[in-house]
Amino acid sequence: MLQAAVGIADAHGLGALTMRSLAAELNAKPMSLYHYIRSKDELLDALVDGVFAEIELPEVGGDWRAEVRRRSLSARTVLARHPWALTLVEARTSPGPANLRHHDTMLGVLRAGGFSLQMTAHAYAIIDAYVYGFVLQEASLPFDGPDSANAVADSIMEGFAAGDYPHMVEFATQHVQQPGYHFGGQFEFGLDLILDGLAMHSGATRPS
Amino acid sequence: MLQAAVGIADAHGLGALTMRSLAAELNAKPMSLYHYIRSKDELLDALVDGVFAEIELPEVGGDWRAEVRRRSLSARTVLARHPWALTLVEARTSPGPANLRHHDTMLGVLRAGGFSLQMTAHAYAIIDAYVYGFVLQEASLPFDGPDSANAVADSIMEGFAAGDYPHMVEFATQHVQQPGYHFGGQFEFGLDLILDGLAMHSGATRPS
DNA sequence: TAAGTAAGGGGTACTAAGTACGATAGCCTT
DNA sequence: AAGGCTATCGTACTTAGTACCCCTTACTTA
Repeated sequence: MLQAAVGIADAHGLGALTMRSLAAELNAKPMSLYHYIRSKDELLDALVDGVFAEIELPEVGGDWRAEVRRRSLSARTVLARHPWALTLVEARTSPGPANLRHHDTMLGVLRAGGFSLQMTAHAYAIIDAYVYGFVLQEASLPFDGPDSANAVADSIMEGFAAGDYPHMVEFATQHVQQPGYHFGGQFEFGLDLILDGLAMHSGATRPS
Repeated sequence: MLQAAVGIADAHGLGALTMRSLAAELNAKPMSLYHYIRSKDELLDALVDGVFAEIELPEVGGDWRAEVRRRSLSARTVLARHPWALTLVEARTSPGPANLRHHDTMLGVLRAGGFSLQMTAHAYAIIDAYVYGFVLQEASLPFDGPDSANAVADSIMEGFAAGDYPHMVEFATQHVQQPGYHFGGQFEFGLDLILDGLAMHSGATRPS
């Protein structure tokens, strides 16, 4: 059931995931689903936790920078694959077991890496803010690939006076619309910048 | 009308903002609203743009670091005041005028600060990822103030074996539950860390 | 002054979606 | 065979968005 629900949300968006559509996907009737979940909210909670379970866990005791980097890349990949998950996170209150396991492991990695409690809090907040925020930006981009960017930019610009948004025009024509542009490629740059900054505050490691 | 809608969403959550509740707030009937908007989607678009309009614009030509810092603090404040806005951003495709103005100005500030187009892209992506992500984390925290943190932590921990999440227990008892803890206070630390990192890549400024 | 007109406001009703309630059918245990 | 458990389902109520069409008011124009 969870698989089917994730499939619908991935393919057609969270809005298309209704009890009725899910039931149809499973060749069942809507009310049959309620033998497995108490409410749709509970289903959504389970979906979020399932997404967290997909993220690679770092290893406590390894090189904190490498471990955090690996799990952050994984988190970004997983969340980009299920863009609806972030929308749900905000509304859900009680974290599931995979979510808790994840948090616990990350805290362990940072602590073992020599961060004080205070710095662990800072580091974790920054890293996850960046990962979540980046995925959120990716998800809200009005275009999917490099190709559709042009059309979108054009359609936005039309209807405004030519000089209204000079910097956006420059940015769009000189950068975004250049061959090879890909928003997602910027993720690692920012991640490394943050990890560099954090390394200066860890008790054990210097930035390279 | 927009004011009333924002008021409902702020006070009772986005879920409480229905055409019917909005009409009631305005002492009108649901269908009357459709003389001013074409659909609820259009209303939500307008709300998002209204939130963006609340954010302080940076000044092009000023010290990029100070300007970006000021607008980022403002963005975080505004978005925290309207936590539902981020949820909407993901679903909306076409940015409104305030949103475009905002982006254009930020790009201008960074360009004037000596960043190359490539670095401007990187910088803007990192900064906004951080701001959005931080607000998202704040919004999804299951507690509002320092006081309720204890109760929440306890209720999460019960039902799990004592040793299941050792690092979270340490973190909760030794850090989160200490007097004076406030998640939001970490925002500036991360922002400055990022700005420091970016300053090393700007053409004109050295990190202090 | 009388008639026309457009804009604001609303009544009714259809559709989609979550889900409460209770019935049914197959199967298993004693 | 009788009782009970489990999965499934049919019916129907509720909330929410909104299509369709009517009414009132105020202003315009002859």
